[in-house]
Amino acid sequence: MAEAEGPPPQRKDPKTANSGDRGRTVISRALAILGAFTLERRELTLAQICRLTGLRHATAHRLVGELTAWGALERLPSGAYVIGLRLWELGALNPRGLPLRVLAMPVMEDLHAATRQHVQLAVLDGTDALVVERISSARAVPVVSQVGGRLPLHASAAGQVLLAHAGEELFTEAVQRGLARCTPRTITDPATLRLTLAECRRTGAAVVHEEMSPDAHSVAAPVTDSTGRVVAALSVVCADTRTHLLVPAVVLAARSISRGLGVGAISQGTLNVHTHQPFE
Amino acid sequence: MAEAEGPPPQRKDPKTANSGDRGRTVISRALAILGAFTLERRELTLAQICRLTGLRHATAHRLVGELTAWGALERLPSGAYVIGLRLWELGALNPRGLPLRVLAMPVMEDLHAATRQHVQLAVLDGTDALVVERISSARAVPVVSQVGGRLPLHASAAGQVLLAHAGEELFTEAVQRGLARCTPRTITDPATLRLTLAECRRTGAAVVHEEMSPDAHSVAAPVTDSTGRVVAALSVVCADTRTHLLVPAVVLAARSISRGLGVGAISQGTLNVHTHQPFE
DNA sequence: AGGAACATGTCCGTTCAACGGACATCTTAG
DNA sequence: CTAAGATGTCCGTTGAACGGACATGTTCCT
Repeated sequence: MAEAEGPPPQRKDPKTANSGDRGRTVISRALAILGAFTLERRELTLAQICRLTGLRHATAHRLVGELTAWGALERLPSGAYVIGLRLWELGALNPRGLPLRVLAMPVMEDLHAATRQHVQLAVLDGTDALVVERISSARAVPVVSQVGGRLPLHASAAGQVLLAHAGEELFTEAVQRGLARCTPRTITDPATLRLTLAECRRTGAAVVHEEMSPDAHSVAAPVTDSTGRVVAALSVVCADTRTHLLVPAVVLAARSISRGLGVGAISQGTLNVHTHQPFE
Repeated sequence: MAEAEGPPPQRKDPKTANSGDRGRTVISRALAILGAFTLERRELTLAQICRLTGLRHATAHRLVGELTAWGALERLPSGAYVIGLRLWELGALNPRGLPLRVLAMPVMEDLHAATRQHVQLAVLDGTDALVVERISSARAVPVVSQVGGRLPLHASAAGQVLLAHAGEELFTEAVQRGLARCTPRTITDPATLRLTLAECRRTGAAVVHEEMSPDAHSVAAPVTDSTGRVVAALSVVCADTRTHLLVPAVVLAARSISRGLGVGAISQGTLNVHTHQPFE
């Protein structure tokens, strides 16, 4: 270790310097950089990236440079970084992203025209519902969600639909993560939630009153592919407590999208992915 | 080089084995894998990825596994890979992707309602126009482009608008790449193109007749941010030769979006990125 | 103005993660 | 049944990645 004459350069002990970093791959670090960007943190400086990922300046600098050169990141005049257009382009290739959206959009427009309320399309990702598309009107309730945003599975109508038609293991996983209380009316008891999901399966729709945010009432229905598997949930959010009146319209629209998926340009099984289960 | 006793394990000479691979980084390989996915190739098997990227099985296998574990790729039941939902989510953070889209969407809807024709929003990316959003009607001309797709700068109305308001260096770069002839009416002469672009700047709109595909006529107008920089092009495509009648409507709509960008939630300079220029 | 604190960018020697050849297994085709 | 191809796994070698150190630029306080 070049211990020629005493400790002239006085290197820090490598063991303490990189305590938990051993074994991490370059890719995991690069992905950690990308993962540092969220809806709340769309722009990050190099220093912020270092803090969020725990990487050293030099390392982050090099990786960020490579990512930027390729177009995965872009640099603002201010010097901060944002996700690059190249990644947007790539993301558009995901079958549950854009292709699903293209099929659903006309129907969502019709539903929006008929109800004049927020219309959302969400898919299952991990233990959240991911909003893939939404049409909102200035006239409707201000609502927190947005495209690319996430909804809790237990406290949103779309989430309940997705959870109701997923396997038992997702239910237990969701319960283990904790049924966070969003409002006084949020279902935080696993047994009650299970009953609610059963009711959702029986009726073919979920109706939720102020379980996620006050003054927001929503209805959701499942969208299925040609094999009958639930691939998405269509929901309407409004301020009216008589949301149950919208059930037929939402179910109708969801089935209309499902019919499109059956004959659609999307190949068999494309929407039916093994999420996050690489090998073994 | 372990030349102990003859050639028992008979390794191939490393120099011939990896001829041009020296110096490539892990990240460049991982990005090459992601880059192998295109609109035409949305699903790839491991073997296809190897062929497209030139990587060895073992390497590609490991990298793909890591990307899949993180969610950058997903695995279909068939065993093929597609771009993962996690990348879609990340891509949605790009300021010229979703945020621009959110502001533009209502106006595009209005323009679509008024014209009943395809409405497109495109941004500049490299030497192409990238379609960020579109609203199409079954009644309108069948048209090749799609969200996430690309249009040539010289042969589309949206492309001409973007090229007209970009720097001189982009013009020369586009000319060097070659003005590909799409139809008999495509402008392939640099001098003619320059005149067309000047006219586009003067009138504030581009009108294109069958320069990209037969029977497709289009009009485009620039969308600017608060600093006056052109960040996108709004276009209408139809089958009618009297497209010039739509010029006022398109210009109006484009200016309406521009006004939204001025006051919008998008921070100053966010849309004004240094594309693909990492450092120095 | 001085200088402390912080961010960004660059250099370079050490070392461990990545590479790729080889082999194993499984499926498909003839 | 063999051949061809795809996928998955193992392991020794080595060069790419790491991170400490330094240089420079910027901001903000005293």
